Amino acid sequence: MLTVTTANVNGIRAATRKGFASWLTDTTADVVCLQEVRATEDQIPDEVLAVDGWHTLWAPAADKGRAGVAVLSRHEPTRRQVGFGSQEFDTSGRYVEIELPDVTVGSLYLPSGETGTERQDQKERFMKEFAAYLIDLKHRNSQAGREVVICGDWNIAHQEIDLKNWKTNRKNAGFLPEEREWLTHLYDEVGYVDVVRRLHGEVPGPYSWWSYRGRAFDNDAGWRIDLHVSTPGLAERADTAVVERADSHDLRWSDHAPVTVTYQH
Amino acid sequence: MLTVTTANVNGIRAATRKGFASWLTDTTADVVCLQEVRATEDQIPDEVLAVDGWHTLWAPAADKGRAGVAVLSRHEPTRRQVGFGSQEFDTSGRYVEIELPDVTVGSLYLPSGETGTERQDQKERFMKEFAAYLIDLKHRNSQAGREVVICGDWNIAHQEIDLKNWKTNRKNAGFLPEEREWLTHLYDEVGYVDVVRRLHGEVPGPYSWWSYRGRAFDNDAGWRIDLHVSTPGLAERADTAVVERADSHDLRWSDHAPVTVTYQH
DNA sequence: CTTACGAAG
DNA sequence: CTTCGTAAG
Repeated sequence: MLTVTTANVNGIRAATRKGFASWLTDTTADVVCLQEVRATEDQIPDEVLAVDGWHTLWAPAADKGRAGVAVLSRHEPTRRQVGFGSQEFDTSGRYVEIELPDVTVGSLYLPSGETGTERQDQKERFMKEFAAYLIDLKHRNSQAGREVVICGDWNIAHQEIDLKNWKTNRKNAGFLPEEREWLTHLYDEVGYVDVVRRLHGEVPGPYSWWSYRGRAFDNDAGWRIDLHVSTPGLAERADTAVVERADSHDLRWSDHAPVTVTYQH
Repeated sequence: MLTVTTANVNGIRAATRKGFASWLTDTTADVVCLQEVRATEDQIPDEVLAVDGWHTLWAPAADKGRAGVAVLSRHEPTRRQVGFGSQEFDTSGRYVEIELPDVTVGSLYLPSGETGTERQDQKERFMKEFAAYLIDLKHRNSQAGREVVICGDWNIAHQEIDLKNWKTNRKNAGFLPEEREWLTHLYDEVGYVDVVRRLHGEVPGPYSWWSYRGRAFDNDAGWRIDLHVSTPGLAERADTAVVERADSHDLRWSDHAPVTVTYQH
């Protein structure tokens, strides 16, 4: 059995001030993928940098205070990788990967983009390069008889059921037709599986991100953009998915909620 | 009787979040001089921008988020003035002045400086120009039979009794020999009076500013830099000076404390 | 609305 | 240590 959690912490220093460290102490997950760490190792609070019982791999962005991903694992990884072989993105704190004995786990923070800007162009360049990487990754692991799961903040809601206000967001970054089609391609043609959607059924939610603006959280005006994207063999083993929507504002340490999946065997 | 308070609010927006508005509601002062407002009128919370029963004069800096002074008066001023006729400093949010029937009140935020830098040069240029203004102001008002008081954050501690750690600050901006001599000149030669010092006696304090760094407030490692500098006739009428050191951290809305003087007649 | 950086105090 | 502006989300 393997339990994997993905959580965009939106600044691990702010999150730690608000209770992230005790969440980490309490979790029963075997692997935790983090995004938007927004700190270098020397800036990360000790209680989470060298957290007892975990092997950690941190990949900060070259650009201070931005992005940054990590993977924490109770078992020692057999391989560690920062980036995915991209000239442009490997120092941008957007991807790390570890190998465990029978599964490869990636932590992804896809650029959020902003419709009609240079940042949206960058997001699309990332999507193109990363899709090629995912195709190769699947082939390599398939030949080795291994499974793969890429967890993280994909910054794309796939279907109308993946965000509360889909009608008003059709022209906004995160729900653009080309972004949605990119995920469709990954699922239907490359053969990856959106694990939480499969477990939850084709009904709205479960959302994992609520903007800090307005009353998005209280109105549950959320988006499901924190995904577990796995190879079919691993997806078959998934039996539970939980989104830790902390209903008490006191328990919230990020604008995203942790998304946890348990894989049997 | 005239009660005048001077208070460096260190950002009126932050101060308002921390209780400045109720301090203003509760004060019995007739005139309140503010410094480091750090906001334009459209950014100032309504509850203090158009506070009931006060005539207000705001002078923001051209440079957003910096400096900014104001005078609030229960009586309608007979004249309002922004700046002191300085090409360099009149749009820097460092001086405003109002005339009441028998007294002129200025609110001053003197540049803080930083030893050995361009900002210290700027402070000294300000001091030079402002001293010339104060000499002229005194003459003009004296001829008109009027009194003058310039309240504000002068950013200079005059004597050793005006700051806790005078020994270690002899080479730091705010306690440099040339700055101290400038005040001495204003008092001994131009003829202005340091009202609070006169009332308090030649004993340490009362401090009105404690750095947010370290434990300055808890250790009372303060500076007396928020002054009432008046003409001798008005100084004669001063009978009480109070520094509102809010001992409960919950009541503190600035790193400076309000300094209030009551003038009789 | 919130994060982090940087300049200023 | 805190303010604010700024960029980013």
